[in-house]
Amino acid sequence: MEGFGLMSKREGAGNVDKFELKLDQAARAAWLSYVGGRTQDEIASQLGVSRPGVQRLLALARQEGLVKVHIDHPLTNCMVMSDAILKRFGLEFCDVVPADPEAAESSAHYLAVAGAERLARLIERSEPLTLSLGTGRSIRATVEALSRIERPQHRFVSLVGNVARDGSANRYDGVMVLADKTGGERFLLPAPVVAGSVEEKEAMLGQRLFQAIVEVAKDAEAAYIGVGRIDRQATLFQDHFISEAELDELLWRQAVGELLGWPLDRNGTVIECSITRRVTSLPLTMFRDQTLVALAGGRDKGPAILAALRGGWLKGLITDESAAGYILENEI
Amino acid sequence: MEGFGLMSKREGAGNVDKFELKLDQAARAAWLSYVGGRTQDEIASQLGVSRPGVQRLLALARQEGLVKVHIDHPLTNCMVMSDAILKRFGLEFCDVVPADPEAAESSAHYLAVAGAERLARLIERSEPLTLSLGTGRSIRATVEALSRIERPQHRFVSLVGNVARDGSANRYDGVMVLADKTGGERFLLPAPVVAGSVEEKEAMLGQRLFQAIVEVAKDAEAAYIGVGRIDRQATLFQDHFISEAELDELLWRQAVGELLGWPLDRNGTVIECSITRRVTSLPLTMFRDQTLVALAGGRDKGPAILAALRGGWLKGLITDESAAGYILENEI
DNA sequence: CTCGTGTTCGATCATTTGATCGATGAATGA
DNA sequence: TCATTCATCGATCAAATGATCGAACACGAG
Repeated sequence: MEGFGLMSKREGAGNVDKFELKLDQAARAAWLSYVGGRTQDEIASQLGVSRPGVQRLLALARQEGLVKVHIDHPLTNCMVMSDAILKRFGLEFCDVVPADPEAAESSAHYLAVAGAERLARLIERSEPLTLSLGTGRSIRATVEALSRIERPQHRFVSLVGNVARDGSANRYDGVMVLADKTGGERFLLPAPVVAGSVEEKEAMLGQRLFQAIVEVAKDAEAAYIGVGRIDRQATLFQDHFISEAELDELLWRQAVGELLGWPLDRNGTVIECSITRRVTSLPLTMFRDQTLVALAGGRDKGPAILAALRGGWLKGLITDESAAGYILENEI
Repeated sequence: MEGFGLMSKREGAGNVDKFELKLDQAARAAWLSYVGGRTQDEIASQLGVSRPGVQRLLALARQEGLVKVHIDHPLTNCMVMSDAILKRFGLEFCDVVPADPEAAESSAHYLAVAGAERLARLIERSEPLTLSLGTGRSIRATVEALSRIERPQHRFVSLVGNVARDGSANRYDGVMVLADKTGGERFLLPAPVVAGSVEEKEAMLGQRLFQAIVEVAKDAEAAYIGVGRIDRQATLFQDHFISEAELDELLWRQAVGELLGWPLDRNGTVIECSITRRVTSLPLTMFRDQTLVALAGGRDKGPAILAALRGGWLKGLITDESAAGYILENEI
């Protein structure tokens, strides 16, 4: 809307001159306002124009890029990236925590604290809340970073089966911890992430208990989940939720990441394959009208996070500088 | 209330840590506000604090110097110097025009335009105005830069005798031009700047005409005057208002400048000497409750302007970058 | 354990800022 | 020369900001 009037001026010598004079005034006004901290009324009387005139000069100065603001703090970079990602993928929020180049550990901790902060804002309210959680180290660390608070009216649902193929329980489920800390109700999916066969999956989905839990999850306002890589370091594989052959199949089909066990290609589309047909997690499309928040960091997770963003699955992202850097390098 | 989970980080130095966290938040708030252009309400909900909380964060960020503002324009330097001089000498205003290193001429022109702008602000108004003027190239150029405006109700008085020792009229008197341009009344001092003898001065001061003009000058709201150097290039000397011997006496007494013909030492004190006793101009003390404005530029005039400032004679100054530079280098 | 002290927080109000709209004045073309 | 159009300017109002004040909280001493 603004600014186009300026460029359309005929390029006579007189006009340029006049414009230059205006810029001079604008620079003076900007200096007095931003550096000198004067009020617009003072500037008006000092420059001999009306207050709205000063207003216009300041607007001009900003528009012409005369005013450069720099925040002298390490977090500046994080804010820049956070904002860029927010805008690029239309998120509701995006937190980027600093990545300490010295200690990779601390970055994970920052991530947990940032996640805990967001979670705390939800949980602290007293109206009953239904919240669903994925699994993973990040989610687990996040709920552990939360402090104890009495909220027995809340309900927490696990979105991912917490039984591995070999029968062991999921080490990284956050629902138990969260329910312990708040006194809220807990709902766990009594199933493996990936069923042994399509029939097994069908059987589980048919169970009344399973259905009941799905109903609770549909009620959830927000879902906090991790983002999984698909490679030999993938948690899904390392913790025996899928076999080596299944991993190879995913790699062959160019999966780069997974959300709740659903493999994504680099554009964030869920890959149809033998594994997909056996995943017991709730379908991603269920979250279209929920606040789905991903929590993951580290440059290695970059491709996976980027895929999740491209798919448009997420409403919120909590990540670190390394991953944010990867995302922006590869998407802009 | 907010962020209750975060402070629970156990660390050795609890206080420092807390402050660091606050600075982090402050940096985030500052970035969102100054760079992102977000409103404080948005920032408040984004950071999970109340709006007054954001207020405090922003105040902290500014106080800790996290926020650096730079105005990307040649005039920035002028504004910085203008402000410094204004504050140091308690002026009501101080305009510093840029000195083009290429063309020394243009600087003089800028000065005239800046002076004309100030003058125009006074003259524009319709209530009757009494204004007094000194002499000098700068003053003359300034009134010439003014545009024509019908103000017959105004009165303009010359503060300096406009007759040289040899009987010729002062070339640089602005009153005639100004009166012509506005149609206002004109009052000239029918006297040389420096009388031939004390007796001659006394005789002139006794004249009824002279007295009448002094009365008008006392009515003036503002006085615009030049600043004279005291050296072999001094206008006072070059235009034969004083003789070479008199110039030597002034130099010997360490005069560095003059206002209205009154010689000043480097601290701005009027020098008592044979010349002072014969100066017919109105005494400087008369301007204590008027707006005395000096108009002069060029590094060579620096010492003279600085003396005038140190003497506390001025309420306003219009100068250029070179002179302002000299002043600040030698006074701070 | 209780009181005093100092600090911090959020509700409220005054000031400042940004935006809209009608009026005024200058440039353009008939 | 006059009418038309466009840009610019300042009055007015809504929004945002900064500041003050009382209350709550934590901490330390008695």
